[in-house]
This record gives sequence, C-alpha cells and structure tokens, in this order.
Amino acid sequence: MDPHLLRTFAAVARLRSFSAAGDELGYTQSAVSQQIAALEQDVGAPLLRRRPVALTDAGARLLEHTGPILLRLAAARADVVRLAGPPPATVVLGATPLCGVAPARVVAVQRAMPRVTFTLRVAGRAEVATGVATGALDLGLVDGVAAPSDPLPLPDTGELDTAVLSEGPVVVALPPEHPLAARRGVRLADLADAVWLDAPEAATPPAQLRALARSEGFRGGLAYPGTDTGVLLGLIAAGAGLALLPSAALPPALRGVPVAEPRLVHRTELVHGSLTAPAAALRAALMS
Amino acid sequence: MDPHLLRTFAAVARLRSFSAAGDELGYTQSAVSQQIAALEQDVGAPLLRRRPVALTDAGARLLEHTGPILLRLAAARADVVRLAGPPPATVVLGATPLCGVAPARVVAVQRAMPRVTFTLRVAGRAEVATGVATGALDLGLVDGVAAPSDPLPLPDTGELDTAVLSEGPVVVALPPEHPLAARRGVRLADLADAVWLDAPEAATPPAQLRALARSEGFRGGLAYPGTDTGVLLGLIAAGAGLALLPSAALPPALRGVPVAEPRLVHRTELVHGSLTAPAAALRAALMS
DNA sequence: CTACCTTACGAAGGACGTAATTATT
DNA sequence: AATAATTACGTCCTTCGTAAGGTAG
Repeated sequence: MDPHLLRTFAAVARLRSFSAAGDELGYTQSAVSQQIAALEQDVGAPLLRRRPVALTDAGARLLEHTGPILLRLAAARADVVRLAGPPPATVVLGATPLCGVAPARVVAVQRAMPRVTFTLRVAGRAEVATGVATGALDLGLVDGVAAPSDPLPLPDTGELDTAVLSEGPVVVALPPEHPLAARRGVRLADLADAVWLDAPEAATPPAQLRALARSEGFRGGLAYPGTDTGVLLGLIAAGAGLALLPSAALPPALRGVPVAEPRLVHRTELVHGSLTAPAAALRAALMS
Repeated sequence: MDPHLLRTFAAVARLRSFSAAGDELGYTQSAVSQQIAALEQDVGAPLLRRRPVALTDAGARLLEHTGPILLRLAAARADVVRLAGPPPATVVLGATPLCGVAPARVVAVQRAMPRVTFTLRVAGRAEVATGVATGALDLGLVDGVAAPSDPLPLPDTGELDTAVLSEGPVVVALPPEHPLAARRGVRLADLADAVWLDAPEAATPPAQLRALARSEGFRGGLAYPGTDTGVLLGLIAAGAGLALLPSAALPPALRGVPVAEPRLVHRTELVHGSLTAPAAALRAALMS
C-alpha cells in the first residue's frame, strides 16, 4: 500500500488505461503494469479487470480510500514544510463563489500591508478545502447552507480550524414567473419533486439537499460544473432549476422564497490550517 | 513521506530512542537512523533533536499526522481484504465498558447461529473505533454523552457507519455523602471547579467535558486508564472524583444528579465498516 | 491486424546490516 | 569510559526501462 502505487492506481482507474496513466505520471506502460501487479499482490486480490480496464469490487473499494489517504499525506507534508520554511511574502485566499462580498476587505488589508501580495482565487468547495489542506491556499472562505449548530460539510483532510464569518437567511431562488414565486415561504421537503440546478461547485448539490431535507428526491436538472456566480444566477433566471441562495446574494431579477423547515441558514466560514504571519493578519481583518 | 518511515518515526518519538525503536520494529539502530535521516531530508527540516531524543516543532507537527495517516492506511487495507477474503466463521464485537447491557443479546444470536463463533471484547473508545476501522473488530459498541443531535466523537478513520442503539438520561454520579448528592439537578458548567475522575477509556474524559459545557475547568483528579466498570464505580464511590454516567448504569450505592443544561443524553452507538454476513446478522439482532 | 497489457531481463538506485566513528553524559 | 547516534561501505533487493511476448477486439 505504498502511496506511490496508490497514486498510479488512482490514475489508471480514472483514465481507464495503463498507458495513459503512465504518460500522465511519467512512467512507461510497463512500469504501470508492474506497479498495479505489485499492489494487487499486496492486497491479495485483483483490483482491475483488463481490456477494457475496469475496477473490480475490491478495486472500487480501494479507490474510495485512495483520495482521502493521498490528501491526508499531502496535508501533512504541507503542514510541516510551512512550519519549517521561511515566512512567505504572499498570501493566497481561496473562496467559494457566493462569498463574493467578504473579499472586499482584502483590498483594505492589501493597502495596509503593501509588502506582501494577496491573491484571491475562486473555486468550488472541494477545491478550496483541499487547497487549504495542502497549503496551496493560506485561507479558505467557504459558503454553504446548514443547520445553525452544524458545521459545513468539508472533505476529510484532518482537522482544519474554522470560524464563522457570517450567517444569513436562505431562500429558494426562482425566476419571477415560477408558480412558487408568490409564496411567502416553503418547506424544503415539499420541493423534493422539483427540478434543482445541479451545480455542486457553485450552489448546494442535490445530495446535500436530500440530507438537509431528510427525504429522497431532489433530482438534478441541468448540470453546471463551473463556479461562476453570473452563470449560476443566469441559469436560475432561465428556469434551469431551483437553487438555494443566501438572500443577500439574490439579484433583483430573481424571486426568493424563504425556507421554513428545518431552520437553515446560509453561512460563510473561514477555514485554515497553520497560519503564516501575513495570513493571520488577513484572517484577523476578515473576522473584524 | 513513505508510511514505512512514518511508522518508525512514530516509534522513535514514542520510545525516545533510535535503538529501542529499532528493536521494536526489527531493524538495526543504523537502519532507524538512516530512515529518520531520509524522512528529515524529505520534509526538509529536522524532526528530532538527538541525545536526548526529543521532537522538534516540525516533528511534533508531523507526529500529529502520522497516527491518522497510518490508521487510514490500515483501514483501507482491512476494508479491501475483507471484501476479497473468504467469509469468516467468526465475529468479534468490541464494546466500551458502559455498554454492558446490550451484549446480552449476543448470547441469543450465538444460540441461533452455532456455526459461527461470537466473541466479545471490552476496550476503550479509541481502541474500539480503531479496531473497527482496521478490521480487528467486526462491530463496535461505543457509548458516550453528547447533545441529542450530535454524533459521538470518534477518531478520524474515514467513514464508519453508525446507528443509534439507545439513548438515556445522564447523571453526575456522586458518593452519597457528597454535598451535591441531595440536589435535584445541576448545570454542568457549575461543576467546572469540581474534581472529575480522569478515566478517558471508561468514562467521559475531562477534555470532552469542557467541550460539552463550553467552559474551562474540569480538572482531572485521580487518573484511571483502565476500562473496568467495577473499578470505575468503586472510585466514584470512594470519592476520587465525579463522573458522568448513564442513569441506567447507576448502582444503588451511588447518587445520581440529573444534568440540566445543555440537554445531554447518554447514547450507545453501533459502529461498523463493511459487514461480513454473520456480522450483519449480529447487527440486525442488536438493533431489533 | 492492431492496440494494449504482460513478461523477461539488465541496469541503476535504494535499503539494510556490519563495523568503524563521533559525540554526549 | 560508556552509551548511543552517525557515517562508511558492501550486499541484496527493488524498481524502472527496453524489448519481446501474449491476447482480446
């Protein structure tokens, strides 16, 4: 279970090809073959069916573990080198799309500390969380909807410190002509049969809606894998599907119907591992 | 960051000796020295101070990661081999001390399925959780106190399925002559200055009490690292310190004062990874 | 027949043990 | 001086690449 082997196993499973995985990782196809054989011998079971390349049951199970394991390993390395390395003169802040408001404060910090360069990067939830864990980001701003006492669900990367930056009401965003647009409030569970926008990186993904409403349904409509807020709002306005939005982010062109049951809030959290000095300054500014 | 190196690093840190770590792992002291050197070169920072052997800051940080990483790796291996291996004729159930009641049902299952052997093992929370993750245990019964909506805190081993088996009221267990014994109820936060029994494997550890009460204090009195329920109750009766107990487990010799704030329950959860057929049968019986 | 995985084999590098060396108490 | 980690060095084993060999579509 050498991480090296796990990494090539994951590449093979993703690309469904030994040779393509070899190309990607800088190995010959022979080396990949030998690595997979070694891994299969190690766990004592075939992991892949060849020609065409497909996962066996055991392989599928192992694949579920590889991501978190490799991420954990990368996080450990990042954590230690950050502590050992020199104090950096740059801070990278990652933010989920709907955190748009808060980063305005970064500008003030940049003015106050002209010697360090601050850069802002917008990405999906998963990418922000893993970026923070692996040190690609110094700070992460993640938004999402949850019950007030629950934390936002983040991928498993070991403990990350989180602090609540703001909380606000959630609404179901609708185009004005939608039949529900005039309602004063709506229970999430009643919308299980509606079509929801499937934009896992930009809005609440359907799977999480099911968890929030504790009911089945919430099938996704059009899928939008990107992170652009403008596109997201445009799709909602065009009737591609419903979405949960913070009422603060609702543009005039859309209607928002408050969510009644169970009490949900839109929250943005600041998440980070160990902090460099300038990153700590930014954090302080964001939380003030 | 080869797991192999992490394992010997952890051993050296624990034993504070290269040679002792070598003995334990079956290496020469030279090999251990080379492994540590390789690891330090890999992360680019010294991890240990020599003579006496002690962790540097970077080493301490890395050590925080090694446990979860190695555990995660072991869990992955266990998960895959269980899926690949032959159906076992034995089921091992691990249980935390205060789960004493539930295992009675194991007897009935054993009678119904005489071909498979069931064995029960009592251990601390951490050991049960890691045992389930690594496959040493097929099922785990963990008890603890938490808010009704929160899960019991378990070490990070990747997702484990959990199901609530039972919930009941919590009381502060006291010897009859204790000044508080006559009280009708008490707020946890008011007991922050009391002496609490420090028995992390058998009862709620002080650190978790602080989290539950959201306040400081709760200094531990006498420490009892074992898992014997009789000893635990004896220590409480002898006045070694307070402890949180499920009211169902309170013996006649002790007084129990209900906990008023915040709403807390004692819960026992059934936790498992992938299940073998006989383990699934036991699970079904325990949950019925 | 062709794309693609596997096996064979040789070379390079890595890992461990023995033994000599150095450093700390 | 004694204890314990490091360095030197030889050996063995692992891993990769090249190239030949299978095998399914």
